[in-house]
Amino acid sequence: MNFQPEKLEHLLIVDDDREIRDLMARYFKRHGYRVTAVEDGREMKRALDNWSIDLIVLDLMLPGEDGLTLCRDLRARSKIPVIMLTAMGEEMDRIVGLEVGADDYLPKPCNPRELLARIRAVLRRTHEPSWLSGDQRMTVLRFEGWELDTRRRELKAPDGQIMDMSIGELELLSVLARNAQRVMTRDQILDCLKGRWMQPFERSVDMQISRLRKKMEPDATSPTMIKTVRNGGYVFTPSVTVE
Amino acid sequence: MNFQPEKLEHLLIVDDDREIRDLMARYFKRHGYRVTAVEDGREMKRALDNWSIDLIVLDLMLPGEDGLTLCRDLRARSKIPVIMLTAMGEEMDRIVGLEVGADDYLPKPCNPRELLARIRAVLRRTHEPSWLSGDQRMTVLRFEGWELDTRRRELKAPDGQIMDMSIGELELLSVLARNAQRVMTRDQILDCLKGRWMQPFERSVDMQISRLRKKMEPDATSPTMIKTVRNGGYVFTPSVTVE
DNA sequence: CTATTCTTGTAACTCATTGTAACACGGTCG
DNA sequence: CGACCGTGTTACAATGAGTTACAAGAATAG
Repeated sequence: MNFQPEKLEHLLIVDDDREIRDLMARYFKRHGYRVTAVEDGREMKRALDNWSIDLIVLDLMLPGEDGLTLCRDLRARSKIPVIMLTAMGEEMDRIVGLEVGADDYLPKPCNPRELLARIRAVLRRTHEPSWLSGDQRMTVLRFEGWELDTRRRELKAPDGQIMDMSIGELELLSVLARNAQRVMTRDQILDCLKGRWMQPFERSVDMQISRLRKKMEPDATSPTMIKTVRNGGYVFTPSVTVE
Repeated sequence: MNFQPEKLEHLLIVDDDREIRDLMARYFKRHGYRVTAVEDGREMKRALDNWSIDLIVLDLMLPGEDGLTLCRDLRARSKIPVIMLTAMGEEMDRIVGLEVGADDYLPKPCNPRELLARIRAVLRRTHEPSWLSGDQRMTVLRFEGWELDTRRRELKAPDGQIMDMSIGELELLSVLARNAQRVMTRDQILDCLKGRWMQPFERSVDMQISRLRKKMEPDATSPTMIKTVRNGGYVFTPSVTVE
């Protein structure tokens, strides 16, 4: 449900080829989008801090940090949809691209019209309130008095105490929080953590869940926030989650 | 009507080539999905009427009604995500496919692994957190002082105590409460629980009912809320039910 | 560069849930 | 009154989940 006033969707293009960048920017502007075009990962990050971006078109080959890495990092802390472009038409790259969390993939050179169609398809599915896709806001997740700062990697308890967490616990909690109220299978959880976490087999999720609960749930026998669904997976059920 | 999150995601494959169909079905089943495979549009519609489908893999070339038309019709009345497959590698077809409302497109023959990755990607962005779009009303059921929160999976007794319940008991109670004052056969109950519960044979309902009553009915010999109808099934008869 | 500590995958064990069978109870119909 | 049928209940086994323990690997300190 979207209560926002009509607004232009803001695309961020990341590509080192200036010509292509400008071409795409003009094309999408003509089709009613707000567009920002930058040339590398550093500028991308700056843009994300300054704007509320709705979708990123990301070239795989970039000077400095490469597209795959950028995409993975991005996915770790926000749900902003990403469409990857690459000159290498290898099948493996496509798969890796998708597994790293991209929402779609296109080989270069690509027809702007097709890219536009895919952008629309992705946006149609992605439309979510800005507090999810928002840059700054996504780094801090709040629920029932808890505060998870994914950038500083800190978890603050309701009593203000800052807890010591391992990367794994933190990532898992962030995935759960981002999918609150939804039953997630172990498989889905692993899927979300792919790249941020070695991906072994399903029982390690149980383990990590157990470790998380030990830190967060006062009464281990009846968890309040992280519930188990037999044969299903886990649900994160804080009373309120926002921002 | 079903408002609860599905445990297994249910894929519907529509392809006229029996071999491919079976191959895909097996592959996805192995990866934890529930799969139904049919060969044309007619069967597809029947399947949609009988099951709660989460995603459709749709071949463009079909006997009878063609994939594009089916997809457009589908999109007109539901949001079920669709991934289109086609043997013709024409670029135009890809674009048309996306414009017609498909969520993704893949040329045939396609690598099952890639298809799986795309299915996951689409499902990931399709399943929005249910508290955003979902019907808030149905999540908390109230009756005679009891409160059943299906989302948080908790049952609160009239005295305010939160009871410890297994998922099975909870699901059963939720089905009963949603059909209050109506006699439900064991068959119907099992039907409602399909997918959310192992679906064995009818006596397990009796068992679960018994376990439920033990928790909810103060006097086991004369149940107040869950009544038995001989040769009929069970009725849930709270004095007042509010959603 | 090595030692120590922290993290996390894996296995083994325990506990909880639930399907299934067996039996008990009670009403119904001949 | 007695055999039968449907339901309630007890008991048990199978499966899944929680947890403890440990070892391998990564990170950190010295």
